[in-house]
Amino acid sequence: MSERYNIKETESRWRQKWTENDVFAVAEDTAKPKYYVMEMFPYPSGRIHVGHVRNYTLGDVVARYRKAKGFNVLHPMGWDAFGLPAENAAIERGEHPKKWTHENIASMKTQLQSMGLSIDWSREFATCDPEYYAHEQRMFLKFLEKGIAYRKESVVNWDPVDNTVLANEQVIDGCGWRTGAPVERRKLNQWFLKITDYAEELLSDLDGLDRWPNKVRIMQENWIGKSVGLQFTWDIVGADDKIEVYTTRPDTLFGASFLALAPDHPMTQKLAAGKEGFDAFIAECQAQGTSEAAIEKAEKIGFDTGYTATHPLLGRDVPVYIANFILMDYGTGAVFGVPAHDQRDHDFAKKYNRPIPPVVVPENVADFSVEDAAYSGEGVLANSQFLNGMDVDSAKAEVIKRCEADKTGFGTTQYRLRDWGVSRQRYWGCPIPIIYCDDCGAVPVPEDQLPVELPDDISFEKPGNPLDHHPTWKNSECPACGKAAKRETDTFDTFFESSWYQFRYCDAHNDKLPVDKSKADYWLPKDGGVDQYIGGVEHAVLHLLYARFFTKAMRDCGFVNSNEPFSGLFTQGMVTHETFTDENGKWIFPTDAVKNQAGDWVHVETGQPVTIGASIKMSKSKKNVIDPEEILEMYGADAARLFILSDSPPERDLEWTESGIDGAWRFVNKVYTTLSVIELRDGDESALSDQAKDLRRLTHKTIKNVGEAIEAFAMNKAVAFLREFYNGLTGFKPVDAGDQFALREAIETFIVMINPVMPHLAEELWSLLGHETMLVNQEWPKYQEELLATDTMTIGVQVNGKLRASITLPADADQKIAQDVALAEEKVQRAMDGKSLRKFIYVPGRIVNVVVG
RNA sequence: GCGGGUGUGGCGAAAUUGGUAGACGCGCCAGAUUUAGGUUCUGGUGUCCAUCGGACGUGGGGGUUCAAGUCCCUUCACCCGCACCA
Repeated sequence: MSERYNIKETESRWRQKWTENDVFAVAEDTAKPKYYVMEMFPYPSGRIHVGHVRNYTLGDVVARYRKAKGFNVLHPMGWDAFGLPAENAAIERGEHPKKWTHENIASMKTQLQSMGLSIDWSREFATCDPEYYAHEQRMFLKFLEKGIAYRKESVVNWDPVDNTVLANEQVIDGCGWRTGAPVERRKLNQWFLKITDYAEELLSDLDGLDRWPNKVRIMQENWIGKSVGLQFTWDIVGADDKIEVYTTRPDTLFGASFLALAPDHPMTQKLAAGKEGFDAFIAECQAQGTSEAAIEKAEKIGFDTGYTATHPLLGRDVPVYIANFILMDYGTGAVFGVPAHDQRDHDFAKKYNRPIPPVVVPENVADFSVEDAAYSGEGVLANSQFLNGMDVDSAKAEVIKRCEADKTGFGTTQYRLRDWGVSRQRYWGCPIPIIYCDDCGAVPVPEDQLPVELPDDISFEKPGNPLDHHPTWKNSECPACGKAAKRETDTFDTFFESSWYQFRYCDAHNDKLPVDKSKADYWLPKDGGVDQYIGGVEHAVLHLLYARFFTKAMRDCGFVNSNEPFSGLFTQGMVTHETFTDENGKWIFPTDAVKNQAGDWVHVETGQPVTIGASIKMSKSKKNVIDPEEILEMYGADAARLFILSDSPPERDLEWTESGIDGAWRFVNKVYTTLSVIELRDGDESALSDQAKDLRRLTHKTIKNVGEAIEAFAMNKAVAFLREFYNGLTGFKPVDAGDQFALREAIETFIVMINPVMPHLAEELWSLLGHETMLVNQEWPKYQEELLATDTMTIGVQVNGKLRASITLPADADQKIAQDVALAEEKVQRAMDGKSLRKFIYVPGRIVNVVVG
């Protein structure tokens, strides 16, 4: 009589053994190939969510699999511990951000550990600890020395109620997300990192990231936004002024119909100030919303300055406008309008009655016209003097060449990428190690005074940055001249912390350096970063681009040798759940909806009908959330892991369902009750029956399939292969010693292979089989190629491409044998219907096609 | 608007990259054992007609091929990212 599987007792017992034996601790070991698996570290919000469970389960499968394959696996975990929620908790509940954060870390760590993850916890750190951020301050000062960091005045979103800068994402329809107050655009001195210096390298190195999702590489490519074109100078007629214009279409020069400047272009005031209607025009530009909808609908408006401009090659004048659709922070903030070949210019020209001369004409198009819409395709130059007859590319080159020859312009490259502003007017972040002196300016904090630690005694009673209000903290003296001076009270953007943490895991407790170079070289060698990084696609641009830049900046400052942080990246899909609404249309928790006896969904308390809605991303506001802690408590870690890996491919969305987790739980129990009672006798490999050979074939085929599936990140397929294997081996009825041999091999192989998915169950079964060693240290099985082959094979027979029968052939059957067997088949004869054989196609192991006619 | 992706049973999905479509699971149906059961076990389950058997079937239409979920052309629907970037 088999005992019921005691999940809770068994799982916690094995976790304890792993911890006692320190099985996941690693050190550099040049005798083994290394493998570095890491998931995006969590923000310590207090509780893990199902997305975390998916993320860390995926990473754990990879880590445990690679360990079994003989790699020296580094699988660390830490805490992305700076950020706004801690300050909000301080404001709302009066809790100190430090205390709040550390308490959250403690409870989340317990939750994560109950998942049975193979993590080397000795490398854990929290980015809010001075032991971590001290190194950021040192690196920042080095960046400053190298010219990678600099300070400049820039325009920021300023919330006048909270007295703080807002990120673009925190501005909703022009108002602060918390206060609802209209956001002001204010100029502030801010620290920047020169990511633009790395634009070309960040772009070209994307090619080497062949184990990244294409989608992410394309998103980064677009974000960097490289374009090649011409920057050239136009003269303002009747004024002693010039305007620099950038274009990617120098070929369309002769289609120029106007020049337009951004409203905030430096020349704008000079050319238009005081003219009638100008102030009203500027006011209208500013009144325009910045929301998506507003931009989409925004009409193109312009203000005619009354001036004209000319370029020597063009040989005629065009009017100069100020236009609302010109952006100051791209290119030079000025464009020449070619209505025939740019839709925006076309709209503008229509409104202000400017001519629309076509200069690029497609070949072999009869009724070509640019009256209704701009044409941006290929073609041949026309109405363009010396360019006539050229193709677009030649014309571009020719115009650039002539501008360079007469020194009115030059070919140049532009990027959309902007420098990274890292200053935040916040308390809960890494202090920027700078002292401002009236005489000496911004002076770096000297090495022996680092780290600049956050003060603990702060107050959130006043709005704004508590560091600013602190009575003493910011008072300091100038390191250069000794005069009284003020500290920088801004802190770093929290993306700073996550930009280099992969290095810190390699040497988490080094108090001298961010990371020891030799350790970094072992885990993150020059031409290979983290072997497998896993996280949500929402970080495709920001975090993943910052981390790439930071790695290169650290390299150039001599901290490390790496070029790229992550050589393999996997972006997982979201976890979704059905939504429920009551009869008033209000969201209700899934646990409040039950089926009544009639089979209809009703509210558990009121009995009123509830409506089931689409399965969408779990969110607190929609109440369609599942608490992982409850799941782990009720079903155990193995069932949760199994369910999350089953069915949905990891890159796609996963729908969380009750029946799904139930099914996984049943499988865990079934495997235990079945395998824990199987009695294995002595086996004998020398005499194998047909069924023993078949079982061995299944065993070895599964080793191959599961390994390939895990390496391809197809965890759903790996699970399917394991279940298929289980079905096969439990249906096996051993008769002789040969069968016993095959069965033992199958069962032991099965247990080793379920370890990455269900590690607790695997350990338990392994020890029940009498093994003294822990399964976690067990080697992954190797399959024998020769065992995969069969003596005979069954293949389909088509007649004229339609499947009519299937035949069994010897594995080495040649075409003649195949033809004889196929044509002898009655169904085949019937389908041939007396017609004569025209062609016989035999693809060994695959198919036979009889072509008649 | 630009860029990227996805369409396969009632549902989540497989398909060795051109070779027997639907592996594996969920759900459902039937039976057995327990009946305290939302347990466990066995069998079935693409659709339609049917007696053997047959017809149809991978969003729609067309094509290439002995052979198409897979390649080509065309079209529709949905999802994601960026967005007045010159």
